[in-house]
Amino acid sequence: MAGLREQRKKRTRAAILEAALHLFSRQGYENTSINQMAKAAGIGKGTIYSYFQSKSEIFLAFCEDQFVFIDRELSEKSRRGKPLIEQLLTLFMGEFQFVSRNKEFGRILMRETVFPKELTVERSQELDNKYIELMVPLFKQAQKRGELRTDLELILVVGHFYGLYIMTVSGWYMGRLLTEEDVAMVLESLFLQALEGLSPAGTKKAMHNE
Amino acid sequence: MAGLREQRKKRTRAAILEAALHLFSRQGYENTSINQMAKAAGIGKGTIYSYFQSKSEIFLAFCEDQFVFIDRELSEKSRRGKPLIEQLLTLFMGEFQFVSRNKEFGRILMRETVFPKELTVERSQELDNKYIELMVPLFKQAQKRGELRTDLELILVVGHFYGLYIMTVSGWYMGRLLTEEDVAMVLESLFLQALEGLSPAGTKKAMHNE
DNA sequence: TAACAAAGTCGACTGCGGTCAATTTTTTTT
DNA sequence: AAAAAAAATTGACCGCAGTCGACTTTGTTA
Repeated sequence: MAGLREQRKKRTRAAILEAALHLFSRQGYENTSINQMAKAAGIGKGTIYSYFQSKSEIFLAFCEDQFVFIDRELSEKSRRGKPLIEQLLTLFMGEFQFVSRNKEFGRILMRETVFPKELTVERSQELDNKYIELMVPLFKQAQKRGELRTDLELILVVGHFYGLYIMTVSGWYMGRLLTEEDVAMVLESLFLQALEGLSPAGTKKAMHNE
Repeated sequence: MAGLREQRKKRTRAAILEAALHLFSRQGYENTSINQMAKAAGIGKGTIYSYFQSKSEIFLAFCEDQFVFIDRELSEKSRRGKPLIEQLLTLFMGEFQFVSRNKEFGRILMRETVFPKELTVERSQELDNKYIELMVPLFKQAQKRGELRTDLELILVVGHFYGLYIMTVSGWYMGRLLTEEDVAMVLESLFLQALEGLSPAGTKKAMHNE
């Protein structure tokens, strides 16, 4: 009895997400109106706005779930001592598959997480933090194996690879990369560039070290 | 007489852009309605849509102009034999200043150019191409000076640095980077990482070369 | 220059996301 | 159990972006 209210709220929230998931996957995000979702969830339009701040938030809500799930799963799978670059490719390509499964979904997700509005900044930061938590261990292991410099701020390393991932996804949205293979190839090339360095061999930390 | 129609169209188009520029800078993008712009330009609402496909297109139209202008100017200024990294920082920080001058403008621009909708893909590609044209010469010169590997596809190098730039701008929108100095510092760190490589010294092309 | 075609213009209209004052439902107090 | 307070729900309502068929202007043909 303590949480009668709470329980109802949870059920309503779940009902909204379920209705949304159903409608989104049947007719896409843009073609689904808040009213439709409300009707499908058996509630009034206004009620939705006491559970979510905006339409895109509804979408992001289960995007994030699925996203984090994928990441967890992939990172488990790729944890066993493979080279860093393979681990990263597995991780990011898994994510890309989720994005590319529905271009429209993915675009909103990427736009909202990479360039968030003030309203959704917090949400995006949360997602971002999960990312960092996820990747930092990978990098630490790679450092132990001698695959990664130890004099770097790991958060910048995360940013580096994530930036290259965003760039690649952008290339896909721009129509420069058409197939999943294209994306995988470019991503790998960029990652290799990052690891090997863009300046000619020997130019680099030699300056500092020798 | 041949181009009476054409002339009028040009004037109307210019009038729309002028009205838009005025209204946008006075009350922001979101708070300016198509109707307002139409009124200010002395034409009907529907007419606007025979000149531009959507509201955001109007915005992008003069964004691009200004953008390319800035880039041209900056690349001139930074062309004189400075190290590659300085040239790149000058270029991207100039661009960031344009973006950060109005956060809201910038967000739309970034969203639309990095993750374009089918409708605006062409426009984004054009902008992208101008970018490439702009940066490739910088890289070629850097290669001559021995600052950049010569075994790379330059378009991937452009992508690499642009990806890092996007990542940094994202950090600003996410509230992780607060001042222009923060942005400049992170951008420089990432660029250095890219040039020096993330793997430990010697690991890199040594494998191939030695 | 009269008749016709083509290009350009228009604003009433549609459906949307989001708001809010009024109302209903639940919890707390007496 | 009644009254009062708090929380949750609602749909009419707002201003908006974008559409469309009716209309006007320009160019062409005979």
